[in-house]
Amino acid sequence: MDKKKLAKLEAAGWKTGSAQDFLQLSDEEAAFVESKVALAQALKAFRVEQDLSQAEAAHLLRSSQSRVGKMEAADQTVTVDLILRSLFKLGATRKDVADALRPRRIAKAH
Amino acid sequence: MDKKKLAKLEAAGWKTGSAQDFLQLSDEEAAFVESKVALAQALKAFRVEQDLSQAEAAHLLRSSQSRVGKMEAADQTVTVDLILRSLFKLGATRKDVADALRPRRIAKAH
DNA sequence: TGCGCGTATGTCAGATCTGACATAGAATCA
DNA sequence: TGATTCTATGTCAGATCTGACATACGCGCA
Repeated sequence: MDKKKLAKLEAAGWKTGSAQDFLQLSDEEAAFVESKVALAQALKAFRVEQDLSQAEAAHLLRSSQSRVGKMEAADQTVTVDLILRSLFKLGATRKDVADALRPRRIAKAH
Repeated sequence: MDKKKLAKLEAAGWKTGSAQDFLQLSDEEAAFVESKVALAQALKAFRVEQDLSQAEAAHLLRSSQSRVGKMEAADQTVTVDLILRSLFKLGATRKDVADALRPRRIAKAH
């Protein structure tokens, strides 16, 4: 499995635990990727909340549909800077961002 | 005044309100810069807490003293990605990062 | 004063990211 | 089925960032 696919898997709903379970990822890299994915998901949530397509959001962000898609997928070729700026442009507040980053409790195994 | 100096001013203790008071900065740019400055300050706090010089921290981060200095100054040539990764490498958790980002209440004018 | 230590800042070659484009996949509708 | 809409993904030229280096600044100490 390719390390580069991690973000995609995570975003696709592979929330069974954390990134490290699949790959040998250092603690700090895992924390970074998880943070990025959390922000990417928040971005998608903000966009969907406002009933925008990726193309429409791209117009607002002065970017392109493909880049918005990559942001939401937490693609390797996208920086946290871009995701953060986009969140704020879509109306997110610092509190929203902080909340998105705060680690969520994992559901206890039954 | 140069827009590029903003982060530096902020980091240097110009906390009298927000960035927008000085410059015409869009809401979203202001939020972004303030977030970056907050992370930069957190990074410095983590380093100082561990009694490290910028050069020592740079060694741990596999970077250079000058870049660490720029990170802490929230310099324009430094990305949030780099600051975030550095925070995690110095032992910060996602919660630490979320807390650093959460906007602090401004002290009420007497 | 000069020395040592830590920090700040300008510069640059090589690395990485960005918007844009092209194209493919998936879902809905008639 | 084809048409439409939305999303996913590969590529690339130009823009931006990175580590490293050089150098300057500030401060305490002998």
